[in-house]
Amino acid sequence: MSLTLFDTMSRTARELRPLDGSTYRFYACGPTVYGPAHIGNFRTFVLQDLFRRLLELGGTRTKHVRNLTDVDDKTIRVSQETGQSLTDFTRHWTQLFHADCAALHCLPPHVEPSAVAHIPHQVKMIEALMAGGHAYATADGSVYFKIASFPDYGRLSRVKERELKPGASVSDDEYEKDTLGDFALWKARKPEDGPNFWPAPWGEGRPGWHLECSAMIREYLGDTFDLHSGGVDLVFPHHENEIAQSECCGGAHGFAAHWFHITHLLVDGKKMSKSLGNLYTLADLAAKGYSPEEVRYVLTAAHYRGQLNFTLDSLDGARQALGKLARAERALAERAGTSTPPAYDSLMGQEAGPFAAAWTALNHDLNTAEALGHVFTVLKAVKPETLSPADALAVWRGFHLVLAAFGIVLPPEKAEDAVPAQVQAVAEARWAARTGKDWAEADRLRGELDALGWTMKDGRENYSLSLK
RNA sequence: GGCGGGGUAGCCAAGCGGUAAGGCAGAGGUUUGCAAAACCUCCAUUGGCGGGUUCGACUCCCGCCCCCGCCUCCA
Repeated sequence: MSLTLFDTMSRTARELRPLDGSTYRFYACGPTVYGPAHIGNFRTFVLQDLFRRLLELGGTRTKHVRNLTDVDDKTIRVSQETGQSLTDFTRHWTQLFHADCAALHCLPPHVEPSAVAHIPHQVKMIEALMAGGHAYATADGSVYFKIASFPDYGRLSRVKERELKPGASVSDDEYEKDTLGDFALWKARKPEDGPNFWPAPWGEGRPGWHLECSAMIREYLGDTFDLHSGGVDLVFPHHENEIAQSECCGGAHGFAAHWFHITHLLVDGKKMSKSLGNLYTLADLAAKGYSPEEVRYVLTAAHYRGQLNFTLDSLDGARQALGKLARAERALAERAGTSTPPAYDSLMGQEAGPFAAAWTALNHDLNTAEALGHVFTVLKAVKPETLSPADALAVWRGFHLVLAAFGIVLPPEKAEDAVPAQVQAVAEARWAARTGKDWAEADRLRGELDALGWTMKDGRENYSLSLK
């Protein structure tokens, strides 16, 4: 089974093979750590995680590099506003980002370099670009990349000469550029930067945003590597600029061999924005009672190149769907005589068995929606009680292969809520009444429990209590 | 305006030149003292609109309408 993925550069789905023959090396643009990441950000990170899982479960080793942007206009501005040092400020948001990633069951990248920790690498790269005639310094000590020096500029986004939309804003501090398309490699120190500046041959300042990725890719993946990824909005200008910088610097006409871009999600049919009040973080959704697992399910249930319309209703649907998957998993596990889910590593190379169609769909440009369809169809057809324990085990493992690829962690069987003694006593009394077929008393006591905030469900042999 | 992604049942969302997966919701049923849960069954003659190609199109071509994204530092 080989994994094929749509490539933004060639506009075709292409099979993925490690350039070096053994390890698939890829880079993902990470978050700017100046506030909580929202579910739109996480659609990208979760899909990148799913992509990596498919590679690994399919038997390919990976090297996953994802940066942390911890110096830019926003991090500097907001840290100043909150009176924190840039380091303390970004450390705080980085920790929260990591916690969210963990909650969403995203595998941590193998390397997670930060921009601030790689200033010298960036300075060195700028020097090389200036030496090659690809960059120029301005009077204020900023340095710009000269796009005219790179004939291939625009190859990824397919626009040779971008025309500015009438009325598009051009920030004031960029007036010294030769042409509008030139972008900052180094931004000269400004008073409002406070203590956040670094020395450089052409003057104090800080690196431009695009440069950090190029510099860190070079450091950890080399001039040519397997794949680069991010949200669609990064195609232009960010990735276009990275290509320009890196190819003019490394000489290689390669950079990323494959480009993987994830489409933005919509919330209630519209773009997320604070003003519309539809910008959700994991914490926002947790406050509404939704789990990270439910969020991940919604994020992965649609194809990554389509616009996913995220709604609270879809989270409710995810809860039902996950419950259905969990019941099926338990039935299979019970028949197979096992209970502990297989370890991720143990599933690498696992046969999908009856879930082969789902596995194939996933490997065909990450068609998660089709894959889920197959999963439910198979689950409906499989009757655990008719299988031998050995067969059930094989089916169960195939099922877990697909679950592991999705990064789905099934909800546990509903844990009993801690029941207060008083409630317990009423429940016992009702159970006794019910057993004695005193329906009136049983119903009265159910009402009493209800008033106490508890719901009692009758089973054949026993009952269960849950908080309303 | 340029470039790109879409318009499929109440909602979400796939495949496919050969006659519409799947999930949620909904309806009916089994079970249950009742209830809940669970399980089973049903649920788009129709795919934004108008043409065309074809034995046959939701799927290909042409035109139009609408939605969404990017267009200089937003995943």
